[in-house]
Amino acid sequence: MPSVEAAAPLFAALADPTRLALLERLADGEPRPIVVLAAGSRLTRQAVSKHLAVLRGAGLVARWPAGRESLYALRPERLAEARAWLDDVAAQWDDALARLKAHVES
Amino acid sequence: MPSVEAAAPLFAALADPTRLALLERLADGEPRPIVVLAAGSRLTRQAVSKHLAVLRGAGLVARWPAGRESLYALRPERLAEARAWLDDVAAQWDDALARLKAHVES
DNA sequence: CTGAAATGCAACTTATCAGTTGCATGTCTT
DNA sequence: AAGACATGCAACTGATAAGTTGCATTTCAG
Repeated sequence: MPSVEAAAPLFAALADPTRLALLERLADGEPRPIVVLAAGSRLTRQAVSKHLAVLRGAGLVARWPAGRESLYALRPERLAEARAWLDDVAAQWDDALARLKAHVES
Repeated sequence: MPSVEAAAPLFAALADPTRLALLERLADGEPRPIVVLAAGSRLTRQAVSKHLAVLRGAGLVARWPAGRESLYALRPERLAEARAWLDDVAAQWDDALARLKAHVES
């Protein structure tokens, strides 16, 4: 079970529409330079760069220095941690429902 | 597939350790008044109240006015939406891996 | 070798959020 | 009816985040 302290920064990194869009675009596994990623957004290249830095800080994205450009790629392991936290709470909820049902039927 | 615009506010509500702890405590399905929830936290009752308001705004929690107190209870439907977004990105990633594998083996 | 391209770093502004305090309102108890 | 209890609302402060602009650095191309 991922702890609250570990999960909160992860969700914080996911709490921005621009960053979610970046992750969706990187979900095909193709590493991309900042210019390409910034072309899709209506923000400045520097703004996109800062968002990528946040994602990298959360471990959701990896940076690949390649010549004069930096390639960014998705890192799904951390994504799985966020899923694990949600699954855990949902499981507790399901257990509670099952216990309630058992109690009602007894 | 949950849209980015819908998922981001959800993750924003989940981006705070205090709020995650509140959700974990409510995961047993038992509705609780603010005083009880504030007793577990080291914060003021009003701070907890504001966090609950945020969770309610995100649809993650429901309020049950009961006499002079307000009971708060988990609402797992919205939790499922956050899970759906993560699952979607993860699925895209898995597809990308499968395509890569197929390409390598061809 | 000179210029253009891609990025990184720093400073600054603006907006938003977490947390507090103080006060008002409604409700239960005796 | 009176006091205690649970909550809500509003105003304020301090911290953090998003976005911009400007400049420096490194690398590719002719």
